[in-house]
Amino acid sequence: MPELPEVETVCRDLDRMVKGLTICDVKINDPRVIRQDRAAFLKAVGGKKIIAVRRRGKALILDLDGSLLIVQLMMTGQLVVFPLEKKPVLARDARVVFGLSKNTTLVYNDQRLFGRLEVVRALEDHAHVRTLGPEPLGKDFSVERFFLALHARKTPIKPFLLDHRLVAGIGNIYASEILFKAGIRPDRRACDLKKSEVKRLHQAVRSVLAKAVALRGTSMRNYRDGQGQEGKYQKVIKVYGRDGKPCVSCGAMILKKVQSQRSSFFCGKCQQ
DNA sequence: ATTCTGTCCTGTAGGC
DNA sequence: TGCCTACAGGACAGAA
Repeated sequence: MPELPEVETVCRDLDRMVKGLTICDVKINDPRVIRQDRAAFLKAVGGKKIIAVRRRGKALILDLDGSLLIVQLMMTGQLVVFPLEKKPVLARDARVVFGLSKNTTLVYNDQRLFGRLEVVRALEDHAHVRTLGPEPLGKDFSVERFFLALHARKTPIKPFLLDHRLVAGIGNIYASEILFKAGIRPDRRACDLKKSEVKRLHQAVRSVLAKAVALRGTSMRNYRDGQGQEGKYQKVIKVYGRDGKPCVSCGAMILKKVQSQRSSFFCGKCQQ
């Protein structure tokens, strides 16, 4: 699932729908998604008010009174809100159910159970969040910094884009889409990219992610927003999952290559 | 230090 | 209709 645009969409939905509400009761149907002592988790969230909802990379942050509930949706996690007027749907992959004030229910679904929920006191206390690089849509993500980081690495650019220490929030779908937009092959070595190519790549990171946020993310299979609805970016996907089909730009066949155990998709003519 | 592999899980699509 | 294999929006630990 969820890469930056999907998490940002869920974040905005939650901020609009559950901000200011209090967590009245919590039902843990599968403790495997709770990455800390279960009793400690229940004590940390029970009776707490949700002050605000934020995002950092692919992590959702719910600001509670004096603590932070960090949610990593990983591959198949969903956070769906059922307000007063909507009857909650509890499918078999509903792993945690939060009963909130105003008769609102917040359901954490996760088919594959890779997701993680953890309460910490500060962002620096979270093992994953503390290692994140700059936000790609923020000011800290500059061409200069990006160029220096790429210049030092021999690894192929595509798997490197997935490294959250380089830049936070890019996942397997958008990595391929970004490289297509930039016209760069996924197997080029990061250090071999010319300054002009890094500039194009930097621009592509921003424009692809911004457009995906505007379209509320990509629903290939599991992803749903905070209201249980699909995103729309899959309608404008150029290469991801399109191997064997014609390139939307030149008509050549889209290719697939496995790198670091993940599939990459690209056009052998448009990307050099 | 960096880079790659296997692992955590469940569900579904496609081949035979 | 099955059965079997491959694969899926992520992140780690461990090994090379």
